[in-house]
Amino acid sequence: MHAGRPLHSERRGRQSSSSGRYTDEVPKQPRRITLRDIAEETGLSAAAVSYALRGLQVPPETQRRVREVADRLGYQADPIARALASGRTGYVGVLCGSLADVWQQDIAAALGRKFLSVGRHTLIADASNDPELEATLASQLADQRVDALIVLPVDPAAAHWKEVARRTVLTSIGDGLPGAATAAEVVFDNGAGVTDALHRLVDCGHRRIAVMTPSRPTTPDRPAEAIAHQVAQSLGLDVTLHPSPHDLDGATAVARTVLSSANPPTAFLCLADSMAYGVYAGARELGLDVPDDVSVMGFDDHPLSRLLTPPLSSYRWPADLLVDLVVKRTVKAIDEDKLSRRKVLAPAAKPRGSVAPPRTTRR
Amino acid sequence: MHAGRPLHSERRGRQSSSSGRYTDEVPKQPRRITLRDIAEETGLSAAAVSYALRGLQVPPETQRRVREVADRLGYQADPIARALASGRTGYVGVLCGSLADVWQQDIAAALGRKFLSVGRHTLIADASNDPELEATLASQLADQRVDALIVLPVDPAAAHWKEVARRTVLTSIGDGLPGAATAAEVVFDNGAGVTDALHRLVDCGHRRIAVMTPSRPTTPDRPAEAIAHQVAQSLGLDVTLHPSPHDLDGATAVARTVLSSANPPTAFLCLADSMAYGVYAGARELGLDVPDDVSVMGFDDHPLSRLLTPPLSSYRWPADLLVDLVVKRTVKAIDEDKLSRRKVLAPAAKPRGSVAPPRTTRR
DNA sequence: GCGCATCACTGAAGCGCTTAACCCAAGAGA
DNA sequence: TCTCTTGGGTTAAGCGCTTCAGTGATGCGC
Repeated sequence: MHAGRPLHSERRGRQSSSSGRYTDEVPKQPRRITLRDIAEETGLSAAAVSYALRGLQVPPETQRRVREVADRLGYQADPIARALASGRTGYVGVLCGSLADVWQQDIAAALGRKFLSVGRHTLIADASNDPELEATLASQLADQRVDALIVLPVDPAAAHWKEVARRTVLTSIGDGLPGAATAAEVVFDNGAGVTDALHRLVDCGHRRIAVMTPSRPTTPDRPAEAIAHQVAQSLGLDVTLHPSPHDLDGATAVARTVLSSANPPTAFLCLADSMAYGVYAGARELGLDVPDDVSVMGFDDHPLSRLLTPPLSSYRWPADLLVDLVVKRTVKAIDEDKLSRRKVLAPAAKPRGSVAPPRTTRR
Repeated sequence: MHAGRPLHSERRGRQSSSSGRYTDEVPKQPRRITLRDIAEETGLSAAAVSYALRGLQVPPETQRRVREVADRLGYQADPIARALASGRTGYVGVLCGSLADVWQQDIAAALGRKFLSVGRHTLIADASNDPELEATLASQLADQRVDALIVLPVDPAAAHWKEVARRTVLTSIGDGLPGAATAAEVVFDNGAGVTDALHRLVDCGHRRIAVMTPSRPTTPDRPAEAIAHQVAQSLGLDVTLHPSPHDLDGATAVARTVLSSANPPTAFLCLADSMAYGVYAGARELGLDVPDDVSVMGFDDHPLSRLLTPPLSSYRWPADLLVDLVVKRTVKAIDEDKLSRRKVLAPAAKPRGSVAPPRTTRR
């Protein structure tokens, strides 16, 4: 490459006008405008241009001149080269526990929009509820040199988070990552939600309650599950935990199984609305009525949940606030190297028609 | 930088053992393993290692040796440096017309998974149904040096696609991009769907039909809308077009307005299920029954659509096939520079309970 | 036994940018 | 008047990889 086309010397030859090029080949890619082009045009050095464009080393007049030329030439800094030189890519990874979850889809989309508005692109990955895939993806994203990684963890207790936090700015949503040096954590007070939900169900007369959770049996120490157990104990309830995927078919299958078991629960508490949808579908398949035969409560309060018949009782997190906080704190960690304190969001109950007293005739 | 720390010469000094470093500062980032490290370890040149790791210039034994050392050292090629050197980033952009659309969310997620399985990361962007934002994002993604851009266009007729296609491999989903040299197009036969839908509604007795479309008034020449007009003409129908956002609140507002107009339609044909959800909500607000007071048909057949009461009539596209095709053809275009022919997908009607004859009492 | 093609690999240039270090002229302070 | 700054630059190194153009050793045909 160092002979065939004497790149620099050639370019040096004045303007970017179609000078002494092997002209008859049409350049499909119009050749990128580089710093050097602007440097030539303005008579400055490339470094000066680089500084000027970034507003450093502020000689206002020169800055204006450079910017003007840059605009005229349609200059766009090459993010790749910039990343290599500066060590920051401008990318933020978003690792979702399960993108089959409508709520996580919304959050991912909102994060994407918000980060874009501060000049950063997002790389979205989906762990599909699989802790191992999650580990792989996390390390893969870190290898991609993302400036930060936002994670909605499948397994918050996993060992690798510590390592990931060492490699990049790490922010968690939903659950905290104990032991890892996270830059920010915006976590849900799932405990409060679960407690409230179980009490409501109990007050309504339910005793046998199925809890659908995204967790694998290997992570029984997640806050939500642990608290479900505690509350169940203290109230003397018959609570069973059922790991479930977030997609409709998967959740429906779980619900179907649970509902057709020997002594089925009279109520479902789903740790994600997506799973509750599965309960609706499963119940319908079996000819059971919601809420008369089976009550359902969800978590996340996705907009579509209130569209169902009956509208789904759920718990809403302030999604806008959440996204705002996450982006703001993450950016702060990237730019100023400042970590933030953990922020806990409280759930707002949205009781709706999907909960009713259990039919006494049924058992 | 060229004085303080004589990078190369220092590294050259044998092993990567903690040689003569300013030791007492703990290296938080454990220093990346580079090609050079492997080169030293194996006694080869960096170039040789580069070739070996990529399976080029195949001396099987050396290759094994190199790979072994690489594994042991936990080498991971720096994608940024690779991108800068080779000119391909390994990123694929996905530009969605509107991520408020549940179906597009699913497609985006599926594309992400699929591309990941072939070693490429996706940058997802959301045009929020805004043609101008779409143009901005398209060019921004191209600037990011994505190897390819997958687009679910808001405005397929926009002029900038031609330019974008010149800059990167461009694939479109849904609508084709007339005039642009796309690498692949997987388009929907919306015409067939719309025609079929209108006929069904007519057969059912409907004459005043509202069509909800994602388009802005500025793009009246989209296939679907054009055909809606044609069919309406030929059947002598009273068809009105209503641009609508995909999010529930936005679509609900549109539906509410339409439904409370002087001479409301008896049926809605929505070019996306997400919009149909809005009709359900709007109708409910006004105390109207679906389907007795107003019939609704959707497009895309999102899984949740069959969960509604009544289940939404819709048209399904083979999403898996779609994603497969798009990824396969895009990768082919990137790697082998081969363009593919346009592929047209036919819709499969999924008639369900949301369509019924108009109530004759109402007018 | 000699020329020639392979093989296996090396050296160096280059991707387009950032950044540390240096440098010169002009204004300020003494 | 002379030194000290400071503003406004410049130079060059370097990011970690790819890739082109060699280059000695082999292997081979005849």
